[in-house]
Amino acid sequence: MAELRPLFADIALPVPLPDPLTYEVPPNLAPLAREGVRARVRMGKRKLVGIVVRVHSDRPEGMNLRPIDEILDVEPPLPADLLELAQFTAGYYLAPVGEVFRTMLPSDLPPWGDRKVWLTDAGALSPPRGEDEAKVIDALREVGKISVGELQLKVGLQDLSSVLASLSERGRIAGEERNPRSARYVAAVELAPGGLATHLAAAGRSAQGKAVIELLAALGRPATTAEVTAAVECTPAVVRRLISLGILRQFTQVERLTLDRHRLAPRGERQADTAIVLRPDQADALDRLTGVIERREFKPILLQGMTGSGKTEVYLRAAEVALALGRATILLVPEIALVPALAREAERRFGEQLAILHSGLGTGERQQEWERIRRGEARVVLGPRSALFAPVPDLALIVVDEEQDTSYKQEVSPRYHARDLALVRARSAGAAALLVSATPSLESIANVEAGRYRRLHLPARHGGAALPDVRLLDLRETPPERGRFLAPPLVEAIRATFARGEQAMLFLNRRGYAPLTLCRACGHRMQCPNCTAWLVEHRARRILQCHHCGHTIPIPAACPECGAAHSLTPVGPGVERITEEAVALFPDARLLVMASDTLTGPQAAADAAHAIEDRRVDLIIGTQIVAKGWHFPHLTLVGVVDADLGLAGGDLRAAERTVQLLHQVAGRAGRAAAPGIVMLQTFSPEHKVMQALLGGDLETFRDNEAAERRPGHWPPFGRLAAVIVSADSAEAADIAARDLGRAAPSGDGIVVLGPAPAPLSILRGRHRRRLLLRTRREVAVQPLLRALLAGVKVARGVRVDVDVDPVSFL
DNA sequence: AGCACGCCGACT
DNA sequence: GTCGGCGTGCTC
Repeated sequence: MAELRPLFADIALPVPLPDPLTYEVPPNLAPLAREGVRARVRMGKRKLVGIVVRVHSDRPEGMNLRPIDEILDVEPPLPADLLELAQFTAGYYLAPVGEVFRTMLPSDLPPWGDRKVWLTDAGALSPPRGEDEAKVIDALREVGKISVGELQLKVGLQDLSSVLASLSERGRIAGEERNPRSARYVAAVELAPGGLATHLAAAGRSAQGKAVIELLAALGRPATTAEVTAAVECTPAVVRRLISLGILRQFTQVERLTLDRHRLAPRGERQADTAIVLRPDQADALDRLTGVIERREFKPILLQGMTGSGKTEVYLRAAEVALALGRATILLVPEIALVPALAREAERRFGEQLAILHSGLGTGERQQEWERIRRGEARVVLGPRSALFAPVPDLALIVVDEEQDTSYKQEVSPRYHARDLALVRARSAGAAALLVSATPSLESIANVEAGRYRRLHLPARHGGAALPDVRLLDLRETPPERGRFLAPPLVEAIRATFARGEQAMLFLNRRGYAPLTLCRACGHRMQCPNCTAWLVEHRARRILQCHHCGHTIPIPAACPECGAAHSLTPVGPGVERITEEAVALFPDARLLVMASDTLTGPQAAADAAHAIEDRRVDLIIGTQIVAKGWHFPHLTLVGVVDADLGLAGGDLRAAERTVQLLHQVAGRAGRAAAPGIVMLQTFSPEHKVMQALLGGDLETFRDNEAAERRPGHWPPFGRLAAVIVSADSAEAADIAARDLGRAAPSGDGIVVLGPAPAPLSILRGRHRRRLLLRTRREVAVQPLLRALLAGVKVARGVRVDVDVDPVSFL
């Protein structure tokens, strides 16, 4: 029975406060106070809706607590594993819980309505089933309309929501949501009081009318007009006539009153794919996955196999297995641009059960998809990292495709890593976690070796196609012509490829025309006024632009420093400049540029992919985006314009990332019968990265990388956390950074690096300093960071950001 | 993030 | 005199 001790609730509110606020739970609301329910509270002068994250009885000291005004749910609207994930995320990444919820939810709270229910006058046909229903009906008769929360208080039932669901299903009660945005009204019809024989007689000679009456009598519940006309195969006119004859009555009900977790959506065309026969290794991988799903076993699996080895087929089949069990799958891809490629295939298999979440959706659409997911209607969710937070009710499987991709790390608060959180969610949901990659991260390999993950290999390449033949082009030996960037052997290879009627691709991970604009007269470099960065020329748009803050100026006619006219020269290539060169070299070739600024939105990406597949393109010129997940069956030559590019700057993972990226790019070539050639232009062919790519021995490369990182406890053998200080002035940044540095933790297994100016020492006009905390794996960094932040008071206008498990070191 | 308070300048 | 600029500080 009810506890007599005072009760408090910590509530996450949609404000950027670091912690939830504590409210008092009035005794009458105590039975409803559960983790995960929404609560209406006052904060300052505002009224807000928040989510209860903890219920307890330890009164915070020296604090005048305010009471919760109302609790809006009987059952938490978010699945339990997601609530747990929100709290974990906030704690692990030191982000405000409210902010985490904001990231998770499709819009500000409350995105779903505050339900009120009442009795319909249609109830006479369906007597209450059992005491609980009778209790609810009596209560409703007494009060008329009432919120679900208040109703719970009145009737005090353990399982109110299932009672409501059953009554709603039979049309005894109706409901509406106070928030019109998510209200879902459905026009329904039911038989008027009176015997079946009377109705049939009243229907006259209408055979279809009689069929409708018989259907509704058999159903024993109201139905929508659409449902009726579909079942009887008649037009709405038949239903309308029955209404006008008084045989049917029409009323409005809310489509679904409560979360209905077990309803399968039978709509939509689904075709299970039995045409493709799995190879033995694929079948084995699928078997093991199926076992893990069925046993609800938490054991992350790394699915490793080279490009074209059929990894996608395995995980799509695994999602089918989950679906057959009535359970859900989340498929994560690193980039929105990759969604359409997979969506086409996923739609074919999962039909209406597929939901796609991406930032291109409007707020309305987004909210609708989200609702569909929450109600268990869409059980396969596809999207980028934020799709990890899809509110699926019974999660069976999370797939993280291209798990090594750094796009899974969010670079603004909450700075979470979707791959890492996928494991956390899988554990609390009892779901299988599947990390998929041709070039796994060192982190995942280390986890396999430590026995934390299981590894499944797909050694074969589909259709037996050979791996591409990788060649290094030493730019010192065979330099391009002056002012050009493609070395003669590469140009020749492209010609030869065209001559065979095949496609070629040039890869350069740099947008725009030229990364630097230099004055030949005085040596002045065009720099961003807000950032420590050069302005990148975008010739087609006649601008210079900063890729960090977006600052844009027209290309000046004269040097702004010395005033010399026509002295500004572009230095270095971007894809635009490579395109110019390609047009000059291959005037008859049909070119397609793929970069994040030419492929705006998933539709453009899909169109581009089609054009390539249909051989309407001869030469693809692209940035990063071409490396990922595409299927280009006629592509046989890949030229990497600047293989050394990613190695400059040299952070911890520069070599690893470059190998992964270039290996991926290489994997685009030669998927079908024709073998592929990959040419890497480099100034340092002896570099370990080039040698690894040349020999194709990534395993040895990874072993060497690991050997370098292990002794110093660098990730994955230790932990990193970055503390980033930013301020309006260099002085303020220096002072704060120095104070933080002095207060930084010390101890066994803890190393503090810095403070030092960040590589991007000025960003958007703010001066930045970085501290790096490196600890042994067994050290929990969060308490250290919390203590550090609490111990140092920084001046106004100074921001301190924390990045746990940083991926970017800028 | 709101939203107030507060302390200064330009108006009826 | 007061209307309103946005700097500063707090919200259980």
